Amino acid sequence: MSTNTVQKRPGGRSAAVLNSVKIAVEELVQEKGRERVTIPMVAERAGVNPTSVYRRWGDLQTMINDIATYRLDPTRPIPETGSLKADLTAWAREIVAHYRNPTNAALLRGGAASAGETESDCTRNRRAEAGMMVERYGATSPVTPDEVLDHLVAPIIYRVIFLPWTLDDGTADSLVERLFAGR
Amino acid sequence: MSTNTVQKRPGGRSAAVLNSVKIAVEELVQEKGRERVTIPMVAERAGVNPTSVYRRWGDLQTMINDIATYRLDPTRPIPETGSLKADLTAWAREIVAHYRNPTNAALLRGGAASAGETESDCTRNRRAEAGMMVERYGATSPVTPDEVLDHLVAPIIYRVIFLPWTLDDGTADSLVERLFAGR
DNA sequence: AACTAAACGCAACTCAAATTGCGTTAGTAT
DNA sequence: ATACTAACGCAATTTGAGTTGCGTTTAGTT
Repeated sequence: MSTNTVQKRPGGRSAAVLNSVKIAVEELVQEKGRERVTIPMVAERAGVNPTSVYRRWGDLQTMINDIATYRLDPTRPIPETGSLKADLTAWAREIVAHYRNPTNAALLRGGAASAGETESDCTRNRRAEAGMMVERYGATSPVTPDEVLDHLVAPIIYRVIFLPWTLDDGTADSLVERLFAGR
Repeated sequence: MSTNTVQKRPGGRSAAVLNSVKIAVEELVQEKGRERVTIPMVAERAGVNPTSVYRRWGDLQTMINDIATYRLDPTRPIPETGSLKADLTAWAREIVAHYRNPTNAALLRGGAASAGETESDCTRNRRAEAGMMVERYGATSPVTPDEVLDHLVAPIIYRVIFLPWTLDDGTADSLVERLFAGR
């Protein structure tokens, strides 16, 4: 007997459907905004029957959240340059670059609407990553993880949601600079 | 002839409908989140016919935005204590207090979903208010309006949306403290 | 007190989203 | 190679949001 049999069948057609739906969702969210996207619309763009989407995800909210999870891989390597300031700069640049992609920004805005009750994946992951970097430098660190969230992550996310056109190449650097000012 | 006749008839039934709809919207947005609120739902809660809501506002987006406008009056007085730090502290406390009301927080989250294209009222008003306070102290001000947005407004809004349970009485004060640290 | 018109309520209707039953396809196991 | 079954496609149906026509109510006017 082989290892325990899984419920899902990964390869083949199922995977193809998943992939084409994923692409369709990303395109449509970027084009129209999460608000104006419907499941039949996604199905048509993906060349898939709406029924398949309903069966697999149930509703639009679940589907989009699920698909958004595939982005900004939580297992990606965290910058490790030897200096906390340089680590945070590289890390912040990654986040800014990620959210300058209009699709990712639209998905974030959509996620904001349904946040508040439980801690979102996005927030939890950023907090954990910040904690890892700060703790490398022990009690000598000039900044705390909470300060990183308040003064590095929060300004970036705020701009992504409300002022996306103010996000430029220098945003990450100047925020880090200000974070370390007077320390 | 009397003074120019207005189109709308203020008192009486119309006002009663407006008021009960307003309450219903605030309750429902708080309970279910802006996403899951529909006009028939609001009408039923308000004890009003859905047709009336459709006729008056047209669609859900317009209705909720209109009702949200009644909150955090943009003509309210801005703190003026004689010290920029004290002004910003009082101002930040107001914002925190406002968004610790779950209804206001839910409306903000809902607004985030449809932001990004054009500058929202919320952002524009905060930016203008910050500018007014900073400019009172001229070129000698230790902080710029942009810094106020990045390190005072952004952390508050970020917490309201994603980490509302971390908003406590000390949040505003400690953020201002950090903003002025080393200046 | 009678008149006017804006706003409301009611009921019928439209249309797209969502659901369901059933036959078919295709990946996996023996 | 054959059997098994999860996932898909198709078509019919149901559900509910949004619209429209029309009669009724009521605040404001004369």
